[in-house]
Amino acid sequence: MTSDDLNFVLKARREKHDALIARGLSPYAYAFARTHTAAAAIAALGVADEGPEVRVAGRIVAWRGHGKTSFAHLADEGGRIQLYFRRDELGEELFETIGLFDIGDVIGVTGTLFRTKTGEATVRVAAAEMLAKSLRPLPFGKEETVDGVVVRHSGFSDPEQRYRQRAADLAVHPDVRATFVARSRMISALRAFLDARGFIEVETPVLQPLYGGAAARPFLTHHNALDIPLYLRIADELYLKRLIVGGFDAVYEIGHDFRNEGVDRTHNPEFTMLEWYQAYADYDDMMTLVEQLLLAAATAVRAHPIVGAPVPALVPPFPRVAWVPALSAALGRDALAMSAAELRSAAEHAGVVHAATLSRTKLLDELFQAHVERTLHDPTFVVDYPMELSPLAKPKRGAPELTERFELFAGGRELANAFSELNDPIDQRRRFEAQAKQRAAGDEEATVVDEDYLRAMEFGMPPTGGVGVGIDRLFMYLTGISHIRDVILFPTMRPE
RNA sequence: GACCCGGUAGCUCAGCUGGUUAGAGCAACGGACUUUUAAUCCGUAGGUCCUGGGUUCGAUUCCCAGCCGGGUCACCA
Repeated sequence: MTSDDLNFVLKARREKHDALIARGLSPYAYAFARTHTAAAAIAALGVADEGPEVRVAGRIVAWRGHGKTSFAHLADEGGRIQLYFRRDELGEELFETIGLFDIGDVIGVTGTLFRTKTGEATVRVAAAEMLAKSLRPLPFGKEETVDGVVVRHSGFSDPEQRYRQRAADLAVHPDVRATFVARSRMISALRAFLDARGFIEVETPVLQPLYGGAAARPFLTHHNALDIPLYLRIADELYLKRLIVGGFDAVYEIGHDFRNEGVDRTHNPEFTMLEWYQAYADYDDMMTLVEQLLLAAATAVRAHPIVGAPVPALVPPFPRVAWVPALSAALGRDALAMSAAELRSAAEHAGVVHAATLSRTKLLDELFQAHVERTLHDPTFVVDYPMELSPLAKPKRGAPELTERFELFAGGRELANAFSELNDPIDQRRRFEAQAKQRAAGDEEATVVDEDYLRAMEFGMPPTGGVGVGIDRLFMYLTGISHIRDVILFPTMRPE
């Protein structure tokens, strides 16, 4: 941006920036040794009227000048504290310097704590220095506290600008920062939970020559030196199971998956997935583990209250609903015995779009979504999915047309997907080939035959339970936040 | 993808059935003010009315197209 483009607001700040330099002061400092955060300084005053000297730093968020004195509020990550500037305390020169301060500037101050006659803990500033001059005004609103509730006026509320300029959104909205702190604590709790049970965290490729482990359209890129296409992973699954073959008995990964699909309030093209695999365990073991993990996540979120709905009470064991009986009950007849034509007619009746073009497999899935999934509000395990929907899951003991698979639903959304992992390489090859056939028939989301994965499984893969948990959605469920963009720091946006 | 709504000052918004110079609050600038807290008071300045066409004597306003966004619904094992 050239100076010609600067409007009057930016110009005024640039002039103050230059004036600081003219006074021999740097607008951009290297460091500032704080003794207290704002919250710690307020705590240090306690109930007393006078307190110790403190050095605090942060962003000026409010300024009230009164001629030879000024009040301001300084905000840091965790709180805010009032500052009181007096000309007779600061001296002529320093008092003139603080006239060059603007709302939005990052400053550091030294002074003793006292309580004003309205009762607010305040720093009586003895020295102040500029740490970073703000050349562009942040969209601060004004705040007042009415009956203990903070009311904002003229704030920054345009959702588009808030997502596009997240730095500004975070800078002026402590509650948005608090949301992301809670998210971070939840993820830390998930790690602690798995670490405590002997899992090790691993990293597997994001760039993959074949994609698999889920049904989704991938992002495609190209490696120049190797001159090969590479896909951004849609799931971690197949690499993590290679590690089980390799002798790791319990592994997990937290990372981004990428799916080249629509953007809406529950879908972002890149999202955070937790997957874990445990040797010698089956899907029943995984259900127990998922219940415990959710409790740990809920406890962590509850410990960091944010603006949102209360964390739901989670009371294991969660109910279990069998896939086929649930769908059959909804349809009034045995779903698996129905012909494709009958399923199609039922799907059309249920309002499924493009029912005419869907495979039998897809029709079953659509009907289940339409009739069963959306009715599940409290955490519920849906168990024993049909074989044809689950190419990576072991057949169910005693019912080989089904698989030992479950999905966890809560709040009408899928939170987790898990199997007794298929470890029979001959069966796995058959399943891949069936998928390849569907793919050839036009199902873009059907998976491909992964020979390298089959080779790994042929070495011998122990029986294994595996789970994938959508982290964004889990956090949304626990906090009652309804838009995925509000739980992702930098959601995918169309460029400006 | 469908439908609905929106885009006006740095921010939040008003602007009537088309009419002369597009307004307010906050922020900014100048002034007054040594315990204020949405500080107050006086004054000043600040605009590609999203973009491009069209209708009209005249368009921020009406029409068409486009861009960007929000909401709802659908889709996304």
